[in-house]
Amino acid sequence: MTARDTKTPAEEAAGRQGYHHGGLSGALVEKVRELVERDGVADFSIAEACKAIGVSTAAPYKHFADKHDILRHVAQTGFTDLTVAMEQARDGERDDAVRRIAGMGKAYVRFATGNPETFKLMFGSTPDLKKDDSTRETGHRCFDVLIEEVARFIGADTGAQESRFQSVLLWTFVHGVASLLIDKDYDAARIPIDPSILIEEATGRLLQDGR
Amino acid sequence: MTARDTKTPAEEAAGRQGYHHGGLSGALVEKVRELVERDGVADFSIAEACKAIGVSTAAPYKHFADKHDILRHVAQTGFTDLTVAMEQARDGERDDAVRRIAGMGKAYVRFATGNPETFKLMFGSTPDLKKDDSTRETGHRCFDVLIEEVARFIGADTGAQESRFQSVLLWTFVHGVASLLIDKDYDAARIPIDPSILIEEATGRLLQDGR
DNA sequence: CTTCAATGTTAGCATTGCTAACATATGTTA
DNA sequence: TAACATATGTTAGCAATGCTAACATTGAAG
Repeated sequence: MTARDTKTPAEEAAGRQGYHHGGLSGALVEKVRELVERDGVADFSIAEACKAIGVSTAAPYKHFADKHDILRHVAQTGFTDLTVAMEQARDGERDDAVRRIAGMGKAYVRFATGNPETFKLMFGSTPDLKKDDSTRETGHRCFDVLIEEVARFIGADTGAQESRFQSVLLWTFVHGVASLLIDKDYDAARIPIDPSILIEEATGRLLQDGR
Repeated sequence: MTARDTKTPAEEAAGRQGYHHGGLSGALVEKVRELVERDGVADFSIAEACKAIGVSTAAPYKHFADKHDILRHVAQTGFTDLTVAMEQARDGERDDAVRRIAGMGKAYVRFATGNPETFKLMFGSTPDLKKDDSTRETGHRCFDVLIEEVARFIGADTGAQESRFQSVLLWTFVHGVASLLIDKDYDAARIPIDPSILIEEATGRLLQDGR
């Protein structure tokens, strides 16, 4: 009836005031991304995220359907971050076209190594994620940033199909670099790997036959 | 004292005769690989594997330290399978050196798409797996099959470092193809992707500057 | 002010990974 | 063959997790 003078255990832990959290859904996505990066997408628990935020473990289900649904939103934030990073790389280098494209590749890899678990989430084969139209479109826009640049490079006369094919070649390579770095698989090569050199070299070789 | 005339529930389920299973460790690795491919490495449970085999959920811990330990053995079987597949591809094509190398790449990708979850396990960043010497060496041998072939191609006069670098370029690309196919990410390109053409094209372009 | 939808809570269920304590089989040795 | 040690299985149970059901609190709209 009257104002509560006791806090729930959950509020106690978080130092929160009212019964309602307020921006729980946003705070949850943020905290989950943090925990996913710390523990890996396989080992993190939404229970821990709840404890950290200071709400009960049942609270998330008022905002998200299930665990995968939360992760989908985390992936979304990742895609927008990655797109921004690639656009910045494109706008940073304005002289040499090949270097510009290589720079975008480096930005892609830099994002991957800087946010490995989020990256895995974004490009992993979680079925929910692949089916979600919104998430898929965000991924498409990300790829388009590269496409546009490659199309500009190989010339307007060349068909759109051709520039898409070139872009796929480049993307494939850069994605390979990202994956092998994240998973620490380059050890098998037993030589020191400099991602930048790898990308520059491959960009040159893959593009040269394309125009 | 005397011979048991009743079966344990576990034996009942499996139609097994004696109290001991016999080759449990082998059967477990086999069944786990099967379940991992069916449910994904994240969602499979060793409990289900136990039920399928017909032993209690505690039995595996007489043979393996924990869940990761079982998965490590699954990854091992994957590496030997992959190595065999690549060697067969190498021995199949004996005329054109570039086509032979491309063929090994295709074998790599074919294994990946045919055993996607095992592949993820093998190249994923599970720390236990990376630390295990035995598993690491199996991975090295796998890469060496490619190295040898590239070294043969670019000539004995060229340094070993150089041929390793070339191999890394090729491996990176092929691994990118495998990853993007497995995770169904090529949709973002919105053109039909033929992995074979992708690999042939990239092998040619990546190798041509190398000799 | 009342009502009601939104957003929290507690309680509890099924599953899972793993451990502890105990049971049974196997094979070596006296 | 008898006895023992070891390997390999079992049952019981703990703690954590994802999720649901039923209930409580709040803020906003009528």
